Amino acid sequence: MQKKEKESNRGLTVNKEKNFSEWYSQIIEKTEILDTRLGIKGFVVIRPWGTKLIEKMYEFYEEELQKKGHEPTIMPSVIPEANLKKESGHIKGFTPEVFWLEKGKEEEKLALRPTSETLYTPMFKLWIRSHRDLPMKLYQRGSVFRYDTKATRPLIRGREFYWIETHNAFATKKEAESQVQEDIQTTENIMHQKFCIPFLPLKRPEWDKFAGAEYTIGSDVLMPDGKVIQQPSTHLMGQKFSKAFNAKFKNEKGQEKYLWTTAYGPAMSRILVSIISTHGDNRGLVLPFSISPIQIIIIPIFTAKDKNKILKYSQEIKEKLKDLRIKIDETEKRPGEKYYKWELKGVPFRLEIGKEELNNKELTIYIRDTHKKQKIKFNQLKNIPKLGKEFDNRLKKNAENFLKKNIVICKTKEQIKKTIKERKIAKTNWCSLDKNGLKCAEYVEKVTNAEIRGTFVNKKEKPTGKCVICNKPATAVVYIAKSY
RNA sequence: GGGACUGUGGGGUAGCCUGGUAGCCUUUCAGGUUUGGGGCCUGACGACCCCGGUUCAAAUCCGGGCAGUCCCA
Repeated sequence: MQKKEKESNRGLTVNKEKNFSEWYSQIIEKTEILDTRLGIKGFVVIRPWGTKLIEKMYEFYEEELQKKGHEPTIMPSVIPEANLKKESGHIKGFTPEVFWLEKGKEEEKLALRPTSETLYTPMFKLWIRSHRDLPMKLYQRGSVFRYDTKATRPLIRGREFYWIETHNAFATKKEAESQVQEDIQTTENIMHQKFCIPFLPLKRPEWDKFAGAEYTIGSDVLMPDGKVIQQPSTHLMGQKFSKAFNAKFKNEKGQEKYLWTTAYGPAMSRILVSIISTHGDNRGLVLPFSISPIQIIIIPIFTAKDKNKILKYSQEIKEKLKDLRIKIDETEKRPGEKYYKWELKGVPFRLEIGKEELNNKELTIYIRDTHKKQKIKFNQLKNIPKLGKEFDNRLKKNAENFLKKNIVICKTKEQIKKTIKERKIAKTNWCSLDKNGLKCAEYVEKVTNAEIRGTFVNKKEKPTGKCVICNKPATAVVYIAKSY
């Protein structure tokens, strides 16, 4: 009885499957990723454990982007009102979400940037004069501010989020479109392959695209409660911004042409939500080996008598694995307490080093995701990176299976209702993704609270028969889900 | 956008209805003992979300603000 009470104050006290919302609230605080007590609506304090994770994620993304020819920049955090208002679709979409900075009357009003098209495009105009300057692929890491609805959730829906935004300019539509494809591949390479988060790349319906874009492709990730969360999205801006800012270049024939631009925005703070939610269990976080701030935690187990010997052996092991992120927990706590702590924090591997291990020149490894312990010989330590890969592969496989088994092909309205009610994604034939389909979408939204998320890109999913809602001939196969 | 509920040491809570001494568990700190899954003993620090009102007296009642949770559009 007493033990139970103690546990309730330290570890997680709710079941992830039964009460995901509460589980999420507990895990972000108890693992010391976040502190929400500063109490500014929509804003959070990210603690060292969370910051190191986010830094690691940035590293993966930036390395990948630079490999693909994107160059880093740093832009101001503010946008003059005049810039923000240049592109009509853009301003219409973003105005309600802007935080305005009011200064003296004589100075121009400034917006805290909600996104930076209207900073990059005027610079493209200055930097790009000829087709020889193209393509120009830039990015910045930083935060943006959006005055989001009153229902904010830490990291899921906040008013400041931490991301990378790429902004790219091309000579032709074709090149711009292939950039959009490259962005989807970047999401695949990093979010899916490195962070073990599978996604559905979906082209959004006309009525749900980025404000100012020709089209938007989002990455929908399924959360444990059956809602999807939008992860990196990429946008073909076409020539909308370049026309608004009069950003032109001279082509090979000496003609003046408007730039074709695209943008891509992976948000680390949001992807972290998926990492926490997808991999975590009822003991706490389970972090992919690739990004865990500590990949291996060593727990020395000793008595006063053999303390020095055990610590020395632990040091030896640490030295052997020094290329990995490894730490010895030498604090004055009992081993059991340390187990709970590091499991909560999601560290992939724990090495238990005691008398027994010392005498046999071995060690006990505990694997966070499977909860299994096994022995490893000291001279087999070099296998640990391989175990790390296998670890991540398991996380990936589990997440892929979860996504797969939660997509249900629906042939009737009733099936859609049922599927959404069962917290799954419905896949169905659909009349139209332009204005003509909006009515059906509104109907679905009304009866299920779910949205038309779009059509799968790069995989020809042929519609057959009729739209399940209006009975007109189907032109697309769409995915329907509730969303965050 | 509309509604309901909530806010007490770092965390979890009791007390609030019926106004008057803020109790408990845990964490933290000091010391001792212990160390293979949250051990034990002694001692210490630490709180009524903010502003206003009612009252001799407010954690408690009333109003407003801020913040959070949940439900509905």
